[in-house]
Amino acid sequence: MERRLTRQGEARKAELLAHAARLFAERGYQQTRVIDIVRSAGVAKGLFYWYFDNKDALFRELIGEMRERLRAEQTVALVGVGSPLGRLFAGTLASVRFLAAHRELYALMQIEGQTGDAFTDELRETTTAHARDTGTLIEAGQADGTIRADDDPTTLAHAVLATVIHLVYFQRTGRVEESVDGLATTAARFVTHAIAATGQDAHAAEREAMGAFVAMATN
Amino acid sequence: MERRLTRQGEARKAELLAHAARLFAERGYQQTRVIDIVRSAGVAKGLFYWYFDNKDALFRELIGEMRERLRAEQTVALVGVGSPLGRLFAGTLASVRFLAAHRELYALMQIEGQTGDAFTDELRETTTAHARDTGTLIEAGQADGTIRADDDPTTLAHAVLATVIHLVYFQRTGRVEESVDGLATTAARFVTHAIAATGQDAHAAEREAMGAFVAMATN
Amino acid sequence: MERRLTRQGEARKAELLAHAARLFAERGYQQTRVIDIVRSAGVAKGLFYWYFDNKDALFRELIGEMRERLRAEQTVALVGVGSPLGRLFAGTLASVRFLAAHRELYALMQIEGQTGDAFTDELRETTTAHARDTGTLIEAGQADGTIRADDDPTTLAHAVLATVIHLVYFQRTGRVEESVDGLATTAARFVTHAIAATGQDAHAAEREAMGAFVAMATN
Amino acid sequence: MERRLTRQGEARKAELLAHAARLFAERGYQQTRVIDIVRSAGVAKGLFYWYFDNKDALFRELIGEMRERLRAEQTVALVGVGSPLGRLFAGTLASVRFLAAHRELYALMQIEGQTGDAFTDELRETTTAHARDTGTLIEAGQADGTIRADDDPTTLAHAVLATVIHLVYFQRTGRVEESVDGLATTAARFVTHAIAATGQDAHAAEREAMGAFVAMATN
DNA sequence: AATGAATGAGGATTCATTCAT
DNA sequence: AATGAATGAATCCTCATTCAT
Repeated sequence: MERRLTRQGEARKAELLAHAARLFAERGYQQTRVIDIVRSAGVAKGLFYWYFDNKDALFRELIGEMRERLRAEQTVALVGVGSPLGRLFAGTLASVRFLAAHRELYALMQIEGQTGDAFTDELRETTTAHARDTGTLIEAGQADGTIRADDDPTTLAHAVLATVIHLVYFQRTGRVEESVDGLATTAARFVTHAIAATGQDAHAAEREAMGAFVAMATN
Repeated sequence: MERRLTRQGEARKAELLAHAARLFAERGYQQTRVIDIVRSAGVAKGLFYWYFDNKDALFRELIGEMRERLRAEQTVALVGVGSPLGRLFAGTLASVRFLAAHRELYALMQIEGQTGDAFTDELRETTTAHARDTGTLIEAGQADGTIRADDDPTTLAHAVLATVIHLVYFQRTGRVEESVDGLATTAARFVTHAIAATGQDAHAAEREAMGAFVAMATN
Repeated sequence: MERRLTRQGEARKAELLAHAARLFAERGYQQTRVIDIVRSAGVAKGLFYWYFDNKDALFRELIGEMRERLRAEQTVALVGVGSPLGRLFAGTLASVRFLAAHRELYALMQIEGQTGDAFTDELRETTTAHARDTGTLIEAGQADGTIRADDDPTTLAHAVLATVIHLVYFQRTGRVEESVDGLATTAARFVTHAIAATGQDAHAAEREAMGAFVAMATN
Repeated sequence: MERRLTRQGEARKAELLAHAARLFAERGYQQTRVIDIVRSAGVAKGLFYWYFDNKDALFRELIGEMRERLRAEQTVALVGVGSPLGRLFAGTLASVRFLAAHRELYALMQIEGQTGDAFTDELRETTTAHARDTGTLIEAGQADGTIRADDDPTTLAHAVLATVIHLVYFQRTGRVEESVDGLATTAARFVTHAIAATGQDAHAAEREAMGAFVAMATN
């Protein structure tokens, strides 16, 4: 594809992406038909294929965008937070808030689990990158003694991710009734305590992360 | 439906369920066609509808069976384990092992997230019941001071479930390479540390649970 | 087929025919599945094919039976009625009563109209024979001047039949609310007046037919 | 549905309706598959569902159209005909001609008799409305003494309809060999004589109706 | 005779994608 | 860019009939 678009074209494309995102969030990927998207956007069916090669491509684009935004938010959230546990806490807070705000990402879960076609593989990249970063963080913590070293860092990193992703999913589907902020805090405490080394004060990490958050917010 | 079946009929039905389970585990619910199931079982298409009202009904039956088995395994796993943290540890061990052995349950994740039709609601019951039980356990621990009381028990219960479910899912999809036993232990430690009250020795819970497990196994 | 049946076998077959008749009356031929019939009779599906070659064959048998009964009742109804108009009146009375009592015959209408396969052709025989008889009657009336001779006897015969068949059908489907007796009388008057020659007293035919009916009934 | 169609779309839809009508006339509703219709029209299967929600919906639309046309033709046929018997005669002539020209309506008979689902109920409306009109006419005739008052007007109206509908059906299925015009005249005479009061000259009605018909035709 | 199981040819409908204008 | 129309593979489910015991 790689079509050169006018300013108006860009706007139309963004519109379609936004409508698709909303529908994916509500019903999931497979349950959202192309016609639902174009109807929601108020355009004709054929136009969809002017902007996207196919349904997969749109989803890929949506996910790609999310990936970049998430990374950006993570970066911001970690500014001024030094300790591994503090960074984990702050990163988890940011992740929960991000996922809650981008519920269309839940559609990823429906796709990620499928057979290893190219589509799936590419989509997994979002999760993979995040797991990699978290794993690095955990290794650092294990090195300086603030994080339990009795478990494999990669597995722990995935456990952290698992908690965050699925907890937001539980909220999304109405099984957990709590504000996003409450959920984020609970999740962050949960994972921090989960991996902190014995004798470590997990609360210190919370204070550090929250301090940085406030500092950032008041700037 | 409610058909009275002969011994042969029961066997054939079980066969279909088994083939369906395998396919659901491999590809997911939606990606498995009725014809895949019958072909896999080596019977004609129509026979499927002799045993099941439709695809949904088969899945419901599969899930119902799993629900009962999981509950039974949980019960066994908790025998002789008294403390809330110990029970949580033991229960988590059992859950991970169970989920890893019944990968078709991942198909639930694809369905659970959909819009609230009757089908979905019923399927969620498995998760709901598990969350309820875990929540009760956590409340007991909060009451006797062994579990952190600074977070909502229902949310914590869902965090525990989230970790378990999605971590096994990560393994299933090849993102975590570890033996089921290793994964189970890591997960159990993770959630136990995550909710243990400050100053509590999470390792004690592990020893208690493992002791009971060994005791049971050597019986 | 032509199977030699035991007494018990005959009874079972009659049972199946009766259940089929009821269901055909309620829903029509195509809307009644073989399984509905056997379920209604409380036997296994396979048994159906022990007694009948197929669904068509059962229907044929049902219709054949009806044909004979109708003819018998017509014969009885016409005893002692001499004039063509009187015989028409009496025959119509008997027909309406017969059709109303054998609502499964309505299923014929669904079939008769189909493409000219062997099945259809054979089933039409019931109507054809009746039309032939009525035509003969009308010709006699035209010959002796009691029936209008300005229309073709075959067409008139079919008009008579049409009235009877479809009027009962209207009643069966709830569009005419009237007792069977009322309906029969109205229908008989209708067709008698419809074909009586000018100046003929149609009421005389009614009196003749009713007289014979009473005479027969009081025997 | 309620789709806004282009001129081309309207034409294609009309085409599908026409092909469906022909096939329904030939084989009946149930015996006509969606694929028969589209093949007959030379388009792909999916296109059917672009224009109609389903097979039922197409039939409903077909019947609705017929209903309006029939009513329009009746109105025209009754222009300048004053007496109830004359109107009955003229209306019957028009009905027979209309039914003979729209043989797809016979498919209604196959459907009308089924269990009272919404589909059936709506389809019966055509017959119901016609019966209502005829009933009103008959009541008028009974009031002015030109129509027999010894039978219920609603039942008589249905008898008239029954004759017309089923007589055309007999012709359609090859049991009556006569031209449409001959059939129409015979049917009209039949029903007029059938309900005319004693001493009434049914031929006068015929002359009145035919006179109006000729007058209209020569305009 | 009787049963439950098994077969497989349909038939309706859905929906991503392509096309002509 | 945009539209409405068109395509056809895919998929679920039905049901008359046959089969093995």
